Amino acid sequence: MKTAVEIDKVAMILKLLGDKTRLTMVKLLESNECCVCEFVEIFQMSQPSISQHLRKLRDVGLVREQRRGQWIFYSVNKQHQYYCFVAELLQQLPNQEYRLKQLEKQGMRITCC
Amino acid sequence: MKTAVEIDKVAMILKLLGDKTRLTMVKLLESNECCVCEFVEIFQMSQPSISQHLRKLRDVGLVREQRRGQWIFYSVNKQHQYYCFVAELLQQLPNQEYRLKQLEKQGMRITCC
DNA sequence: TGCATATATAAGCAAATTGTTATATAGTGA
DNA sequence: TCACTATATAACAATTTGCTTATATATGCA
Repeated sequence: MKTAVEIDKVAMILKLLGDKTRLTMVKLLESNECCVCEFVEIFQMSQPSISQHLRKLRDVGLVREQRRGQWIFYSVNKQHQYYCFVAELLQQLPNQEYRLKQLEKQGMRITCC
Repeated sequence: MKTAVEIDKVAMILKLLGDKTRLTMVKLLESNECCVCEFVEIFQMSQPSISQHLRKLRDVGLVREQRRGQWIFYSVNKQHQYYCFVAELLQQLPNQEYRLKQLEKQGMRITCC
């Protein structure tokens, strides 16, 4: 039954996004590239914890990684089967750009290559 | 910080909806009233399990209950603070009405009062 | 080459989640 | 009142989640 499969997949995605750290990450990544150390600073969480959240997002293909120098930049994968669904959802969230602005003010925004 | 609070609440709702049983329930309840025993039949799960899922949805106010005779009918609470958000999301899900049709065919749809 | 930085991964643990069974509560109808 | 049906709740077990600490890997640079 095709619909059953799809609602299952949507549920899986919602479960992934049902965590405030991951949800905020994806919201930021939708319009920015960020690396792990930036998230460590933004969320004030340990590096392994941040890496694990990103891994979950990457495992289902919601985000992509791209190494540039010593940093690995993450971004939303706009080719994902459910990207439209996710984008629609993200659009309704309050903007989180202030977190990056704050980072920049602290001189901790990574701009490379 | 107001936005932080709101993204937290959205994450909480997504977590709730990030379960295929609850997601399907809410999708059905958006356009139908259903009672516990119907869900037991639809999802082939134990009655306590169904009740517990409904309780979670009710605890955050996403669904309402209304007793009619021996049955308690559930429906989506369209007055909920995040109803618009949820409705937008549900709209993108595949229709689940076939589940009720099937129930009706088996003569197990409850129509009361 | 050697050291510092950025990131990933493994292992362990506490808390949360989701189901189960058993039992309590409430309405219906004889 | 009694028995039946519908539902809720409590107690418990198995699983999952999300963090922590420790360690491995990869890049940049002196």
